[in-house]
Amino acid sequence: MKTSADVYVAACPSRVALELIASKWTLLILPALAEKKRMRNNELMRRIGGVSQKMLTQTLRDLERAGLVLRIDHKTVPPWVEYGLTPLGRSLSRTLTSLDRWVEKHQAELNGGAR
Amino acid sequence: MKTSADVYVAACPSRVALELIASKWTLLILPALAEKKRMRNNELMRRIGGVSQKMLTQTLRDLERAGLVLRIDHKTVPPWVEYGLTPLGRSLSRTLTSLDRWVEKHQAELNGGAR
DNA sequence: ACAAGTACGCACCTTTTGGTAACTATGAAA
DNA sequence: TTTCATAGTTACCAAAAGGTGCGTACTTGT
Repeated sequence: MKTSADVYVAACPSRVALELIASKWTLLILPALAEKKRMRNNELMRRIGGVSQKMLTQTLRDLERAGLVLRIDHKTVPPWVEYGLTPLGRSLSRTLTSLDRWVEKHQAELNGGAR
Repeated sequence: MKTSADVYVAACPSRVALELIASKWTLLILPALAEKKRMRNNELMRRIGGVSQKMLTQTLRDLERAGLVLRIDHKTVPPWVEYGLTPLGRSLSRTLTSLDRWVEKHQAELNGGAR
């Protein structure tokens, strides 16, 4: 079903981009990748913590499609795949990192999200 | 069902905060509120566009509970309710606004989120 | 012969998100 | 007396997000 909101969003490309970026995983993955030039799947999992293999892969693919993340597959067995940021991704990661840092710094002042 | 990810998140308060902030609506509402000291429900709806009454109210309540948004109910009929930012909200909105601006500026370089 | 290691893809299922529509309150105006 | 306005709330429903478990490929070490 197509709602009026869909029509609006379709007419406004930045909304599509915003939804990609406004994801918990994107907000964690990009800053994580910014810490090192290249990182493997395993390492990303450990750094981020709490992310499932499925979501990590899925988000990385979305980011790759968007042109923010680079995927380097060495085509070996066992698999050796590295991820890095494109220049665009590096640019965005600067803003996201500052957002992450804000959250870390002010989390104590925020009342817990308990409903 | 409680998964291992839940346990992790519970142990890490900044994750809870991040999930509140990593919402499409939060990313739009806070910067919108930053443009004016006080704003009414109707005006927010128009400024943001594409948000339903339900989601707007719900997100505003979450943000209020977190201490980012101020809700001033004049208790009149018809209702007159205004929203504004707390100092903490104003502080966060600066980072979010810069994120919004990044998206606007670079949306053309981003490949559409089409799957 | 067999297990380990890596980065997945897929199927199945539950939970969360979010939309729509209908309902609420109440004083003022027509 | 009926209508309007505003800012909700609620119930119901569809869609999307996201978890778990299983299968896969192939090489190297035991």
